[in-house]
Amino acid sequence: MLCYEILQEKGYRLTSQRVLVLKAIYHAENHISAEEIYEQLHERFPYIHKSTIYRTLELLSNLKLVTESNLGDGCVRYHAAIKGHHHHLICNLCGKAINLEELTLKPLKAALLREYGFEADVRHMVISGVCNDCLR
Amino acid sequence: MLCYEILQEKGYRLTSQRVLVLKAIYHAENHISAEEIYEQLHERFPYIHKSTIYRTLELLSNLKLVTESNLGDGCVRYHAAIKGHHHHLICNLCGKAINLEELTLKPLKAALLREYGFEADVRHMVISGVCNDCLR
DNA sequence: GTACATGCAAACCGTTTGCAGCCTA
DNA sequence: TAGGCTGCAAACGGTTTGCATGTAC
Repeated sequence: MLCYEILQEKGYRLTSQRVLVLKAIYHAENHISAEEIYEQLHERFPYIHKSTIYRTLELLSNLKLVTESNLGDGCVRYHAAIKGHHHHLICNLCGKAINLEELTLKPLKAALLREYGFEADVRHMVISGVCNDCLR
Repeated sequence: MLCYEILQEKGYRLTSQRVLVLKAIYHAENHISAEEIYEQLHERFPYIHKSTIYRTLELLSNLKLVTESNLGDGCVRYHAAIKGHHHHLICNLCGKAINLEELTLKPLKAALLREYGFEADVRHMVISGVCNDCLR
C-alpha cells in the first residue's frame, strides 16, 4: 500500500506539503534532517514552512512511515521505513556516516540474547569510531 | 597523576569552578549532563555560571579527563575517564540499565575493523531493547 | 602584573507551540 | 461546510560567544 493511501486510510488529509515531504525523504540518498528537507523544498516551494516540516515528520514517524535516527550531530535524521533499516558507523574525525549491514550485528544480537536474555533493538544503533580513511 | 595536577601541568589554572565540576563528575553515579552539573553546583555555589560549566567540560573533554556520550536524549552526557568504560543495555520498558562485559563486544569490534576498516570506539555504547524480566 | 578564566547577557540553532485563517474531504 | 492543516511568529531548551571584570600564577 502506498504511503499516500495509508495517510488517507487513517483519516489524515493528503496535502501538497505532506506529499512533498514524503517525496523528499523517499528520494534522499541518505538519512536526511528536517533542516535539509526544508532547504530542499523551500527553494522550489517557498510557501512551505519549517514548522509544517516538523509536524509532518512527527506524523510520519508515528505512522511508522519514516524512522528516526540520532547520529549525534545535533539533529534527528529521517529515513523512509520502506527502504529498510540500516545502522551507522560515525567517524569521530571527519563526521562521515557509513551504512552498516544488518548481518554484521547479528552475532552481537544473538550473544546478548544468549548471555543476558536481552532482546536488543539494534534498528537505530550508532557506533562511533574512526573510519578507514582517517585511520591512515 | 591527579586531574588537578594534569590541569596545572598543561598550564591551565586551577580555579574553584574547575575543581567543583571535576568533583561533580567524579562523584556522579552515572553519566551526568551539563545541565545536571549546573543544577547541583548552583544550589550550593550560586556564583557558578552555566557557561563556565560548558567551557570547563569542553576543556576536560579535550584533555581526555572526561568522556562524552550522546545517548540521544537531547544532551551530551559526561563521565570521568578514570572510572573506566561503561557498556549498557537499557530496557525500553522498565528503564533498567544492565552492565555489559567488554568481552561481548569484542567480536563486533573485530568484525567492524575487518569488514569496514572501522576502528570502533565502543567505550560508551548504549544498546536499547527489552530485558529478561520484561520479556516474560 | 599579566594573561587566562569567569560572570553576564545576548545570540545561536534545532525544535515546538498558540493562534488565526486556509483548504481537503 | 467543518475540522484538520498550514503559515506565521514567538517561545523554547541546550549550548556558544563577545566582552568587561576578576583572579591564579
